[in-house]
Amino acid sequence: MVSDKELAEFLFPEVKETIEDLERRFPPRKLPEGAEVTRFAPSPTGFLHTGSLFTDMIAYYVAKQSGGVYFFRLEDTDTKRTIPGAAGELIDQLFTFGLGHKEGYFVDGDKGDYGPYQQSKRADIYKVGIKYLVSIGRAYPDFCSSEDLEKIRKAQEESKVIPGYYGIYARDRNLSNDERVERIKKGEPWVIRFKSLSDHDRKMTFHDEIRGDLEIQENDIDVVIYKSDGLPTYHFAHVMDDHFMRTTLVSRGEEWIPSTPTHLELFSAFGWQPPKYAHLPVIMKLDHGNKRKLSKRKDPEAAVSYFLRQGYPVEGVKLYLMSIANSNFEEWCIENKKYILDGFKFSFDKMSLDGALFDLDKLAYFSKEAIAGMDIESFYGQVASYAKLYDPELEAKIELDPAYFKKILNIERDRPNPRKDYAKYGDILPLVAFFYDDEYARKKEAGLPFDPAFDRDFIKEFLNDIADNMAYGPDEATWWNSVKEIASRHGFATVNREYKANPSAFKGNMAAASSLMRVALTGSKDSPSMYEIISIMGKDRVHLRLQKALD
RNA sequence: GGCCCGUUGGAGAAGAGGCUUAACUCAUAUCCCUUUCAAGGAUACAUUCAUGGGUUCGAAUCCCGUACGGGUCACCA
Repeated sequence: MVSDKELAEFLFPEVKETIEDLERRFPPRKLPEGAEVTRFAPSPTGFLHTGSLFTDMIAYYVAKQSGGVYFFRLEDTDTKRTIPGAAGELIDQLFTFGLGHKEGYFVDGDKGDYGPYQQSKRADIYKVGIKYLVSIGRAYPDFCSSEDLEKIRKAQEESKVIPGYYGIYARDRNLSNDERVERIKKGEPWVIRFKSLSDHDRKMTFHDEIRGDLEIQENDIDVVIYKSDGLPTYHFAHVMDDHFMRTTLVSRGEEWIPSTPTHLELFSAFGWQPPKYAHLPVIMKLDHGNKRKLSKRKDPEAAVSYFLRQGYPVEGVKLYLMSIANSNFEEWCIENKKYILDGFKFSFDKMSLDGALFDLDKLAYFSKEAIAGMDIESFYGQVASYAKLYDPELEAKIELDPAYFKKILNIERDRPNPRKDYAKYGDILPLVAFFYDDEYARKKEAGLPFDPAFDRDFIKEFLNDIADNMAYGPDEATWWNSVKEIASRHGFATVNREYKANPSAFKGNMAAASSLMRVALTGSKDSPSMYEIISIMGKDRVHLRLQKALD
């Protein structure tokens, strides 16, 4: 008779380490009371998803706020789906969002004492756990092929019974160890399943940091914990890793709620204290009147790279995500008169339970606030690096004359209520293109939108007078007064009240007069403060544009 | 289909038996300010909290059913 212990030894003769050895190798972290150890643990199967960024941001802030640790673990046990290079990209994006880690996996090597932080490199560690579970009779080799499993599932479907590998359907659960050894010796492929002692008809409760106490049926399915490729499944890796990496709080998507009982049973089979769990709502999207998960295939905004490419400021995206996480965050921003994350106390119990609909309008709002809150140097820096990466046309304009561009960016920003017309860096160029002579020339060619109520000669005369005689400084009032004076000479009313009282006595009001100037200067009827535009463009360019507007 | 989670305006939500004629924010609309635009200021926008019943003097708030939405049932995470 082969004992469980002997079976374990037979299965994993190369494994010499024990659980106790691992406990010594990865001792509990020395952290102050209340400090949380959190982690971000993505799979390198594609680009960073907006929902993952959300989850990650919360893990990051929980650790930061509590004075704990936040680390990064690469969950690459699914070798078939792993995409080369994805991990590096993921990490780069995390860092550009200011959510970079100090401990964990890096492309050029791990940092930290609890590694390796890449699951595919932890096979030895997992085997220690698997061997232990086999040795105490809580795990066993299973010889079912995918066809066998399919047959079982079909039979279950026909008899309308819950599908899964459990109870009488767990075919190899009660094999004798002797038979197991024999079949393995014969070369039959096998996996290891966890032997669940739970009862499907019983309920268990566990506490969720967001949802409170959840009551769920126990899990009685014998899940696969060790795959035929020698790597563990998520369930097992989660338990081993978060135990030995000493994670105190696991934040993950709500899709994990149903498998939490399995994880808890695994923890208890080892006799370990499970971490706290926070199951986060998933970000949704409205599609033909139905909510659905943000999908990377259908929704561009599902990939974090979308925001980067569009030029949304990363702070704006984070602000928006935080407002979804804790809606009192907005009130906090308003109270503090600043839109920043630092200093806000995130809390799980302020979190709503169902998934928020992704709202681009609100993202734009927060992005405008984020941009308005930057000082000009960092704003300029952000725009410049955005241009470099994503917008060669913008980059060319910037390089033409960085100082000029910086002044343009700064229009009407140095004031209590700064201008907020950019939600993303991609919005900038179309709005400021007129500052550049080539773009202006293009507009001119297409025809400047002068008010047809005025004839050409009149406009020309007026503009010439303005060009030659207006004050080009030293302050806005002086300039404006001079403009008014000239306008008055040409029959415009300088006081709107007078114009309204007797419109036929005038050519128009100052709105009409300045519209002519604006069109000549910018090629468009709308623009920021004309005085600032003139100051930035400089006298020569302004003079030229006013004079040649009608040529 | 079983199980789990959820359901307050176009969106994010506050609300935890009487203080709610349902806060706040975004969006939208109108007005004000104004040399245009942006910004800013003001006002409007749920007679009602998915729905049906119940408990109660009193319910968005408690209980039950129904509907709807989402999630999950892999050698994927």
